[in-house]
Amino acid sequence: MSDRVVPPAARQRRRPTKQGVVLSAELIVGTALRLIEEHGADALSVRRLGRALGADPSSLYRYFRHTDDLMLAIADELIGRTLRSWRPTGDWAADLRELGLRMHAGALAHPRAAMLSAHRVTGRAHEIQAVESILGVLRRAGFPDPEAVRIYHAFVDQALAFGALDSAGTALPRAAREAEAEVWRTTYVRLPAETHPHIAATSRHLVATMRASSYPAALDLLLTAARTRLEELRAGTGHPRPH
Amino acid sequence: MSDRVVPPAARQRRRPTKQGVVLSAELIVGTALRLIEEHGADALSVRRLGRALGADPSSLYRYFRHTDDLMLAIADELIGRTLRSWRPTGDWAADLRELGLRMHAGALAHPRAAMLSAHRVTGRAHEIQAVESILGVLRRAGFPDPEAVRIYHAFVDQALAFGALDSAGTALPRAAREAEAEVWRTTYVRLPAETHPHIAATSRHLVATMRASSYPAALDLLLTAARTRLEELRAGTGHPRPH
DNA sequence: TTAACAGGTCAACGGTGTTGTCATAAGGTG
DNA sequence: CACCTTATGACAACACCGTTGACCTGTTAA
Repeated sequence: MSDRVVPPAARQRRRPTKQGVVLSAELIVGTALRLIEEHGADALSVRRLGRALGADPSSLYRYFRHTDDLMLAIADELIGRTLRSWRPTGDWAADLRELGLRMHAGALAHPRAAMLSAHRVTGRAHEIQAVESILGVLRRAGFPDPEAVRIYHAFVDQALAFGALDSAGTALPRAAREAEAEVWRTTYVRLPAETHPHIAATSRHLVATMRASSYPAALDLLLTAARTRLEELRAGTGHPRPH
Repeated sequence: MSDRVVPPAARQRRRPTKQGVVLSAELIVGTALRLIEEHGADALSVRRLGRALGADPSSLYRYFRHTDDLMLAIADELIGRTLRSWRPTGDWAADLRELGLRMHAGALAHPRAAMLSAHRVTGRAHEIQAVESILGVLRRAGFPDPEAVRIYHAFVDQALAFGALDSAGTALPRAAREAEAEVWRTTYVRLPAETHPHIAATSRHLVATMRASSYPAALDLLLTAARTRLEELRAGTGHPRPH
């Protein structure tokens, strides 16, 4: 079972399955995404996917070496969709902020897929394009290469990580989410100031902000830090000011 | 199978398994952690855990309703360990940095548990203690309450999100991780400067830093931004400088 | 001493990813 | 149009997974 998978370019004989479907990598990825969105991440299995496609599960191994391969394809498709809707303006901070928010929103729109694919390096077309774009924004802004790479890394991972985290939150069953809100309202708000002075002092703010994602705040912090660094560099020292 | 699990306090008849082991929730959690550490996250399954304990897999269902239950117990143990080893010094930035790194390290040491528990609010003792501590550090540093809460939120979520993200990476099977490294080495490094100038210009740095987690960098960016904000506040304006 | 029952065991169910083998229809060739 | 090659779909099997209903037995309290 060595060379089961044939590169897409070389495919020629489009034979339909028993149920009359003509398979393709695109169709498989699309169906997988639909399956994830409609029935949750747990609904994605080779066997279920085969059933949804009207094909024997083992047929999929003609298109993807293993499940992991399929996951990477799904991830890349998501990156592509996000990137396609992004229009950089030339203001590096604003552009990165916009892209970060879009990535985050994209993850929230496809929670299960985001959780499954957030941590993978796909090396596929869309991902490469994203890397090139982000690095371009940073280098044009004036960051020297090592700095640009470091910020690029932190930026991308932060977007992916928060996307996955917040996705996990929204993917929770209704009951579990309400239970969490309840915990905040009852447990935290009622802690006495004697034993937990800081929670008691800020409980109003804690409850107010607990619902929302902290990604925008975290993103702005990251961009603020980057801006600070850039100003230091422009000031000519090249070294962070002491503190 | 409704009331299989008996609360630990009520347990009385400690009957040894066929192989002579006396089970307990603590022993099970401990063995699970050992299993994860020694043989990777994939090695943790009810059946394998049973084998490692010298007990029938189904015995574990006398202590945990399902695998998720077990994971939460493991996570709780991890929070406890992380907090227990943290000694704040009074330097707010250094203390938060240290705590963030510890949380991240704890997650990496037990990837499966970290991924499962990152997005849950437990309201348990250890979690409450952590919230109180972090808020205390920020308020003593001089952040006004709304600001303290915002930074607290970003800090905690970032630590959890990166913990889960990087955990997912290390939880990958060996082969998949090597495949990722290979992708960087082959695909990215070889992109021609004509089509991908920014990647080509920085490929050396990209490859050098791709292995490591970007969490420390992201954490430092967050702390830098917080420090900047604090200085603005001390300068008396209370408003961020324009840019 | 004995009776109750906590808790360990067994066997089974339905699910999973994956692969070795086979069958067949599509496509190029003459 | 008929033939041959072979790409590709289908089938059956393997080893694993979490979970549960039924059973059995040693421990413990009375």
